[in-house]
Amino acid sequence: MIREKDPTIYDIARKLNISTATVSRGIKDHPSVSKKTKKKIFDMVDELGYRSNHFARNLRQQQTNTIGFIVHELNSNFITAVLAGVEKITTAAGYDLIIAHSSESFVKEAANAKNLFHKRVDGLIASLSFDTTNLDHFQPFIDKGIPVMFFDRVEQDGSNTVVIIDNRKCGYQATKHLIDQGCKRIVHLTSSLNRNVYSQRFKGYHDALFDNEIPYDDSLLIVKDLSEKSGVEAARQIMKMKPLPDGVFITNDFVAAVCMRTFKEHGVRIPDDIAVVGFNNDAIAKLIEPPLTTINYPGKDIGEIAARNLVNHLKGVSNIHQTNTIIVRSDLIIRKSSLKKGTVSPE
Amino acid sequence: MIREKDPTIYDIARKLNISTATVSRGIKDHPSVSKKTKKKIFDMVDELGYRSNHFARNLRQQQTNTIGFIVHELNSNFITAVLAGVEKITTAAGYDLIIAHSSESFVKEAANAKNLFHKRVDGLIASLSFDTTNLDHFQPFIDKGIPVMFFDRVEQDGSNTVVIIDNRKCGYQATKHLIDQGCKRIVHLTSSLNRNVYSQRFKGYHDALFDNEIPYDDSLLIVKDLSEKSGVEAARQIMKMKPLPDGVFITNDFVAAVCMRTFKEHGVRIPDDIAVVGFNNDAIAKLIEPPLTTINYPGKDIGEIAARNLVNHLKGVSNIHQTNTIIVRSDLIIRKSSLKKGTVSPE
DNA sequence: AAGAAAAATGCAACCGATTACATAATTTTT
DNA sequence: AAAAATTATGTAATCGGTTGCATTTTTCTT
Repeated sequence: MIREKDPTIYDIARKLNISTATVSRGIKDHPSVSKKTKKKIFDMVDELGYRSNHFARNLRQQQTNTIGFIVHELNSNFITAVLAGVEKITTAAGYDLIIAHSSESFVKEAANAKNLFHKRVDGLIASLSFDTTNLDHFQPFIDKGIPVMFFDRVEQDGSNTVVIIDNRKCGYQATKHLIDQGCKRIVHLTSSLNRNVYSQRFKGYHDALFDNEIPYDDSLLIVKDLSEKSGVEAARQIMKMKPLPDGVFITNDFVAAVCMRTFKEHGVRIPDDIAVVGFNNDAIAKLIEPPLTTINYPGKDIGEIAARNLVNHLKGVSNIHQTNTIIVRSDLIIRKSSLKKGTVSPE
Repeated sequence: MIREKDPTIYDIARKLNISTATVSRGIKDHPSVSKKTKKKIFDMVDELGYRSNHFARNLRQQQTNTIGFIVHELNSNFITAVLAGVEKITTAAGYDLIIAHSSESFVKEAANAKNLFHKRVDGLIASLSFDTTNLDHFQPFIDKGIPVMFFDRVEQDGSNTVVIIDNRKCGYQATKHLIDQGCKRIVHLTSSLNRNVYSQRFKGYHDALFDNEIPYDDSLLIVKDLSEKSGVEAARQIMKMKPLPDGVFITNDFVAAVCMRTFKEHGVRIPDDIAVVGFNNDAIAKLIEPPLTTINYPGKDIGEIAARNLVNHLKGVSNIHQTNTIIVRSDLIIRKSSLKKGTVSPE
């Protein structure tokens, strides 16, 4: 492939009979270049179709203007919402984004971290994979003073800045809501309790039961991965329980939807037989029948907040290390899937 | 922020008392470096924690190893699926991905293209925004011989490589299926017919009607944007039609789900009163009630194919310009939302 | 063992922008 | 009008790899 060589500041300098230093300054609107010269430079930029070479610049300035984004999956509404928020902020601030996903594998996550480290991202935004408990693969960043922001799935060891919601409170709210609806036997369907988000939600579930004098029953806790298959299995398992539970708090809207479908296929009525509460407030929640009560988890906000903090830190406007934990607002959205009594206010 | 200086090949060369040329060659496993020397180099790499500087390399080699990805939105299942496919291939091939979205704005799309051009991406994968008809903003890429791959929303002017499905055929299949179910008054709910995907689907709809001797009725064509609000409005509009249509072909699963919900709220039975066919096969299609008949549009495959072709072209394995149009397999998935008679085979 | 061939290494010029410091041109002050 | 202050421009080193070509070292031939 033959590409004509791109014009450089040397070409501009030669044509204008000035030095590259002046051209370089002129292009970035440095005050010590006269208006007249600047005009000549900009005209020549247009004439030659000059575009600056980011590599030369980055090489010289020793910074990449790139932010890394490491997540477990891309095919999740929540993650995509976060990504949209991050993209919005970083683009506006002039950073590129390199995206890597680990498919929930710790090994791939570590490889991604290594790769981004070698690519010298200026900062990192990450949500941990399923079974990541060890943060050693982020240590090189920390050692070099490269800021890392974790969101959603995090390890709260106090040394990193994290953007999260109050998962315990959400779990509590969801469970309390079911109790308020008269539920006595509430199943909690969730994923690995090693992961902070799930353990915290479980804690909220547990606390709500305790506060309302409902004994915790281990057999009502179901831990699965969050696939469609697992949803079906979990629903079957629930339907076999005797006596039948009267409420389920599920840690993910998609799985909740799968469960509800399975329940309905077997004649279990929602919410009359079993009330259901999900988590995330995905688009799906409003579209299934009955509409799903869920926790609103504002992904886009999370992304914007994480990115804004990171960018501000990089620009020196603020310091990330002063902030340890940022808790974003979240709330329970009540819809028909959980309303055993009373009415739901129209949206 | 104080960062210790990264070790370079100069450091390695000095410590080993050899030249940087040898170090450079050794690191990339060049055959003309002896095994013994390579070993020493790699040991030193580990010892010093050396990481190569992509900027120096790219500056010298005049290539960025970066691919641009321009889309209209990120909050779409389809687009995210494509992205996942693209990411998989490009990462494996050692390319970075820069993602930009236009929020369906032509102006932003042009700005994104310009930005990626300035960042010197080696190649581009793009799906056009809603109202883009003019491809001038991609001309700089073409002029420089930078390959551009379009997918889904494309302009087929014959000069660019596009990855698409046969939208006309899909529209035909969907409509034919409704006709086979006995539908006589079939509404088509879609988006701007200026956009290839929608005009082609419309054409398929039109052709299927024609082939089955159903006169085309302009009042049964509804053109809207693809928001929730539009879905509700469209559903209301349909319900007001007299006589009531008996089938709807909707160009998007999400909008189909919104319509179905609205229908059901007003006592319109699906499929008995109105049969519904969607488009895309989003996760949602299987979860709503009744499950939605739809066209399977394999986003991840599209992404993989587009990326693979681009990467192969960049590596010189193949030439993109030999291929003009790549049509990816797609098919009708029949579920209950459209079955007025007969049964659906279990999935 | 001397010469030829092959393998390994080194030299040094790039790639293109940035910037500390020096110098020149212009404007202001006295 | 000369000196001082200000503004504008230039010089040249630097960032860290890459690579064509030259040179040295090793291995192979006869």
